[in-house]
Amino acid sequence: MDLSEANRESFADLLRERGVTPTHQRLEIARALLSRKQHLSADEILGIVNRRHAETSKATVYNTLKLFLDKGLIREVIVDPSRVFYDSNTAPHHHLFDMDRGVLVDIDADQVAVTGLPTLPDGMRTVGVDVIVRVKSAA
Amino acid sequence: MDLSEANRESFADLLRERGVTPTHQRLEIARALLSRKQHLSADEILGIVNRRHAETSKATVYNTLKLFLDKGLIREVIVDPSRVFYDSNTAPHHHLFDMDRGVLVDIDADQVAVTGLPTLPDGMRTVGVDVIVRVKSAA
DNA sequence: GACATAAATTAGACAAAGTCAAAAATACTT
DNA sequence: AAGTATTTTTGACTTTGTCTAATTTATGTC
Repeated sequence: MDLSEANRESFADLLRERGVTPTHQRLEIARALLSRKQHLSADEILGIVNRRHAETSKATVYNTLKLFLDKGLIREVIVDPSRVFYDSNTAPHHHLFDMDRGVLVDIDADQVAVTGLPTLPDGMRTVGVDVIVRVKSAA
Repeated sequence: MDLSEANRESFADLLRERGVTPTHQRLEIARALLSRKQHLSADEILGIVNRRHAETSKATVYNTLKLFLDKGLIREVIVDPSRVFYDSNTAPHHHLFDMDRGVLVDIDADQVAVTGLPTLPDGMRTVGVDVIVRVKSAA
């Protein structure tokens, strides 16, 4: 899904498809995060959305991210103890985390195989299998 | 390394081996965390160490955990956005995270293989490859 | 349009995890 | 014992995220 060229109307359609009422704030957040594959923190999103005029509150950003997450529009990435990244790429993939710069890079899941995982405890279901490659500058 | 039977003196030796001066507080923290394979948050460790009498401050717990981490005595596990787990198991292994209960379970790395990871960007070295299986109750 | 109702947003207080700097205590050296 | 280096403490502070009650906005009905 590449929506770089997308206008507000296509985002509105996308939200409606998922059963989300497309409000002004939600469209702004969608445009900030979903326009391309990227990893942004809640704070960064808040900053982008309010860059010109303050339009959206912190609470709405958190509410909306939770909603988008729920509707499968975004993914959460937990790699940095200090903040959660929201990932506009919902296709199956893993992550490379540059610990020096705090930057995430996607690793396509097609290439990667994880084998030998134990069978789950009874009554449990797998929500996801995350592979995180942590890297630092070699220096 | 199973130190369930270990007394303070063996922890002191362990710390000295790693170039860490074994102070009273550090020994208490070592005893709380390193006695068996487990995953504890900083706050839990603070609680254990001060269960009887308050002896150790929050700052010292954080300082000491950072020091232990640096000396390879423990590992950090980043799976829960709300807190870091400190892992007394330093052998290669992965994690299963019960999202309902917030509990971690080790997965021995011997069985597991991760193949097909891309080659690293130049000048980068891998610090670690973490596999996290997130599970929830099937209900 | 006017009204009632539901849904979404807001401000701002709050909580929890973790950091930091300066002072105080402890240990080490001579 | 005195002096220096190391460790610990206190308490203020920052950041991320949550919560609640009030307000705003949208929706449907007459």
